[in-house]
Amino acid sequence: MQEIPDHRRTDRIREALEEMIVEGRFADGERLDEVSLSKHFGVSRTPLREAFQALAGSGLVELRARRGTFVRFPSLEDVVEMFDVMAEIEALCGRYAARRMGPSDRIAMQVALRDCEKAAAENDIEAYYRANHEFHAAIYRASGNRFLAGEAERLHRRLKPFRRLQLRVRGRIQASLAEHGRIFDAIVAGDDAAVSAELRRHIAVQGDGFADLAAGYRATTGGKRTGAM
Amino acid sequence: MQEIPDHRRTDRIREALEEMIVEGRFADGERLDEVSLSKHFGVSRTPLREAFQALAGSGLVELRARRGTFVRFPSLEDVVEMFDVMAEIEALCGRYAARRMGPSDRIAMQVALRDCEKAAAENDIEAYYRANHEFHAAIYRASGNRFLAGEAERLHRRLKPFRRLQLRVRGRIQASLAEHGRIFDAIVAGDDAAVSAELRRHIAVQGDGFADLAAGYRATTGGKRTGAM
DNA sequence: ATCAAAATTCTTGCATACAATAATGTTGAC
DNA sequence: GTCAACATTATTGTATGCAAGAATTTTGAT
Repeated sequence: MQEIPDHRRTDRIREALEEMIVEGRFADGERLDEVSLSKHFGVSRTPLREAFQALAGSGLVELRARRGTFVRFPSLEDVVEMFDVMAEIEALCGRYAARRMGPSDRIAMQVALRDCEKAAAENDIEAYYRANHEFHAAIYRASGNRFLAGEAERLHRRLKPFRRLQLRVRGRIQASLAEHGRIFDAIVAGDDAAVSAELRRHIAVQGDGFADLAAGYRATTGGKRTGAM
Repeated sequence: MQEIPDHRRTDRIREALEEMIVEGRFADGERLDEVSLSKHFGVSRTPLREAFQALAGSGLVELRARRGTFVRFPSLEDVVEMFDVMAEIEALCGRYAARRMGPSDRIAMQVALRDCEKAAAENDIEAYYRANHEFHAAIYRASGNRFLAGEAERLHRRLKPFRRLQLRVRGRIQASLAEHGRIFDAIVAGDDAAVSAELRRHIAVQGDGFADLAAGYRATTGGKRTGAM
C-alpha cells in the first residue's frame, strides 16, 4: 500500500477540516468563513471552496447557496439512526466474515484483540479506541466484500466522536472487551448467526446504551452551540 | 417539501455530469477535460472543478493529483458486491417497514405497485423502471429510519444503469411484479422475516441473475471503453 | 422610540491570470 | 533506427479580481 504524495492544498485542507469538525472544534451550525479560514491555512479561497464541496459529500457540512458553508452536527435522533444502521452493517460484515475469512484475516483480528486487551489493562482509552477500530476494520475486511468494507469504514468514521464518548462510560471498556472475545470466537467457529447477533448487540444503542449515548451527545454538542474560531 | 432555487453553476454541472456518467455517456477511465467541458457548459473551470470534488465523493470520478479527473466505472466484481449490499439494505428497510409502517406508507406502496402493474401491462420499460423505483423508495421511507432511507436511495441510484439492464431480460418484469406483490403482502402482514427474505431474493444477483447482470454489464461498458466527447 | 426603506458593507460565486507540473514533441548521439 | 536529453506545449492547481446577492447599518418618516 504505497502512499501517494498528493501535495494538493485542497486535500490537505479537506483532511484538516474533517478532523476539526469531527473533533468538535466548531459549533453546530457554525458558518465556516472563507476569508478567515483561508488566512488560517495560508491559502486562497479556491482550494478551501473545493474542500467544502468534498466535505458536503460526507455530510459534515451543508452548503447553502449564496449563504455559505455551515458545519452540521447530526441530531441525537440522526445519531441513533446511524448507530442502528451501523449495527446492521457490522452484523452483515461479521456474517460474511464467519463464512469467508482467510488465515490472514484471523491473524489481523487476533492482533487487534490483543491490542485491545493491552490498552484495557493499562486503562489507556486512546489506545483502546485505536485498537477497537482496528478490530472492527479487520472484520470489515474479512467480509470479503470491499464495497461493504468501505461503507462500514465510512460510517464508523462518521460515528467516531459519539463512540468515543460511549467508551468513557464506567465499565464500558471491560464489557466491550468481553463482547469482542465472543464475536471473535463466533467468527472463528463460523457461526454466522451468532456473530451477527453478537455484533448487533455490541454496536446497538439500546437501553442503558441509549442513555449513555444521549448523555455523551449533550456533552459533545452542548458546550459549543454558540460559535467559535 | 419546498424546492430551493439553487442557481449555482457548480450544482447544475454536478447534476448534469452525474447524469451523463450514470447514463454511460463517457467511457470508463475517460478523462474529463476541464477546458472542453467548461466550453460545453459555458462556464469557467472553477465551478467545474468544484463539481468534480463533489462527484468524487460519490465515487463516480477519481481525482488524480496533477493528472486530472477520470470517470470510474465499477468493475463487474464491484457491481456484484454493491448488489449484495443493496439486497441487505433493502431487506433491512423491509424488516423495519414491516414493524413500523404507517397508513400513508401503505398507500404510497400501493400506488407504486399499481403503477408497476400498469407499466408492465403496457410493456413500458421506462415507466416500469420509474414505478419500481417509487415502490422501493416507499419501502425505504416506511422503514422509519431516514438515514437508512438516504443510504438506500444513494445506493439504488448508483446501481441504476445496471438494474435497468436487468429489467430488459425476457420475463424479468413479470417475475419482478410477482415479487413485489409478495413483498407488499409480507409488509402488510407485519412478517418481518418474510419481507427480509423476499427482498433479499428480489435484489440479489445469484444464479441466472448473475449471468443476466454479467451480460448486461458487458453490454453497457463494452461499447464505450475507448473514449468519447 | 419604532419601523421601513435606502445605502453601505460583507460574502459568495465565478471568471481570469499565472505558476508549476506533466505530457508531448524534437533533436542529436550512438 | 533507437533512445535519451532537452525544448515545447498542454493541463492542472491556486491566487486574484470582480460582479451579484445577502447581511448590516444608516437614515428618515411617523
